[in-house]
Amino acid sequence: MIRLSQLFVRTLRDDPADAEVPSHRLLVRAGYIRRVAPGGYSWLPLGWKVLRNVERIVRQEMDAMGAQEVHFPALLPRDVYELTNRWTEYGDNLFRLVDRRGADYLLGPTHEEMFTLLVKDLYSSYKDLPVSLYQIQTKYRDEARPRAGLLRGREFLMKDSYSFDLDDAGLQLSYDTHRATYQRIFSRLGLPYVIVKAMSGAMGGSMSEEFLAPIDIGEDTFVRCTSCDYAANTEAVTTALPVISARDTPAPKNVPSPECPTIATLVALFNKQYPRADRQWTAADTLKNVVIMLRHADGRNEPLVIGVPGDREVDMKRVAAQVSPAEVEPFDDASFALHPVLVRGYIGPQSLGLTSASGIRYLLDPRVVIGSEWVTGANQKDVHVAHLVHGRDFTADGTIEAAEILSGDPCPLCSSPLEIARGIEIGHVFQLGRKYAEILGLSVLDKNGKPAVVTMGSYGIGVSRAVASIAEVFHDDLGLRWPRAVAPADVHVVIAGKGNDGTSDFAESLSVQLESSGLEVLLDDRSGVSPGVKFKDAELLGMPIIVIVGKGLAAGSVEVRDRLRNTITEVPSESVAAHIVTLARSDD
RNA sequence: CGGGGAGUGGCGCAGCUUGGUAGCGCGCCUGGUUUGGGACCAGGAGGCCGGGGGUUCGAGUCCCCCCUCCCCGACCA
Repeated sequence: MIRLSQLFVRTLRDDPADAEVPSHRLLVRAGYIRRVAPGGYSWLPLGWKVLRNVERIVRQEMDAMGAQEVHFPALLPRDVYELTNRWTEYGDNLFRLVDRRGADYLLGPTHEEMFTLLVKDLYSSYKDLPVSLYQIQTKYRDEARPRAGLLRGREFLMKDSYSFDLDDAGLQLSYDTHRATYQRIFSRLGLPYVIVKAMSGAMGGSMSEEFLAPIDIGEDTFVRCTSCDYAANTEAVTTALPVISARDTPAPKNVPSPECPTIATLVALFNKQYPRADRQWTAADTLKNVVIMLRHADGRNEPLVIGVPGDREVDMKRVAAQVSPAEVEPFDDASFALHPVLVRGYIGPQSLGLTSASGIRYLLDPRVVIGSEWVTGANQKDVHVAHLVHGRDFTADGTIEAAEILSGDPCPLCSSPLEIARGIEIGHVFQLGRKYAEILGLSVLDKNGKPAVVTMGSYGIGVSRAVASIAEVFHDDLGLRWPRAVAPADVHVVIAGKGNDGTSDFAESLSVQLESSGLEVLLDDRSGVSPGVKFKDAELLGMPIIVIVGKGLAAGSVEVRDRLRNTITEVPSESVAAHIVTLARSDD
């Protein structure tokens, strides 16, 4: 039993000034957490209980799927991360420190190397596989901008696990098992989620999916279909190809277009100087060619021209995800000077392509389908060209998902409109493949006695972030309202009478009775605190059931409030214990 | 790194324009009155006013430099 008279907590009447999002505001105000540094929070007794509850559920389900828990230091030596080049690759986000002898250390942002090397240390036969290991660990990332309290911290609690398999089929099975386990975990936590296709990004690997809690203040943008169950984050959305009707397109025609470096000026000029018979020209008739500089991992720079329909912007985040691990840099004046074939504002596809004279790589957004007709640059200043047909008058070196995704775009699976939403990434499952095993030399002997490189999966759940996410989903104007699975207590009993009127004795014995039925009770036994204060605190603290023992007791009734369903019931005092137990169990 | 906002008791804020011994609400302590929606009265404790330098007889307030925090963007296994 937790007695509020003894509990180390202080609720705040006002919102903390530095908190914006509800979870941050309420967790601080209700005395669950305190900020000690940007992106670093102390956990007070109530908050710590919630965190431990989330952790317990994660641990139970990980154990149930057969994964085994281990624990690594957060403080790691540099050399391990040097092997995979992440000491440099991880960049400024890595917390680095130096010991008294001048040796470099880091605070682990993620532990692929450690897990891989641990398995390499102990296992050497295919008979040992598959195996899945996990840990629940404090992770450190020197985020450029920590924000929203627990949602993006520089120190946070994360469950990360890794699967080790002999072959692709095994990896797929481990992946599917993890995925199913995550679904169970988030269901038990009460967290709504959407599983979206994701890019595997700089980590390499193939299959990758994120679990997003659909919440407006989330940092991740994703799309989902309004009709089928397709969902993907914006980097990974694939485009439904437009269907074009075959028609007789006139031969390409150059059109003078002075002072028309933008799509808007171009469309205006065409409608004035070169009007169509059937309709107005629009931005969608134009092909916009954007040039960027790719910086490859080996330091080499390569210009890349990307063509998208003129009515859309190029989404640089999507481009960056497609070209990773190469990095995207702006194409500056010096670059234009080096490549005179690229005329700023008048770039066109005819002189582009690896096999062309320029040798400049040219990629098209998939919306620019074979047979489509475009107005675009003619590669000379003040000239554009009309009636240019993809496949007839120009070709590209390939496609790239580059154009921005707009609400209402067709679903790639069923063509229904897509909607754009925001979410918090609460989990990530993904097939790492053999990258780390190869670099770190993790192989086992197969049936034929030949070494086989192990294939890995990597799976994460942000445990402290999950606490904040639950608070985001489960709160109202009055305060928090925890699902029972993670609440610090099942029942909040308020003594709302004078105490010497029997309310105190009744509440005490009721609490004992509830505890003996297996419920955890938070008892507000503070004396000299007015009922109004106790009610406000009970609502702010957010236990799923609030029981008020007050003026009704004289008439033989106790008030039971279901915080989640928002109902109030007067229950006869002699049956109230049973009523509460039933109510609490109904959530299970 | 760019843009915007802000640093004054534990929390929320005023004071700065126009320099003159730091104030309000909440919280905390003592005594009393209260007790179903953040009660009331009386008395208290608690503040290098983010830091450094300068101007001035005198700086929370004016000038210069620096630091930190929050929000948006860039960045982000």
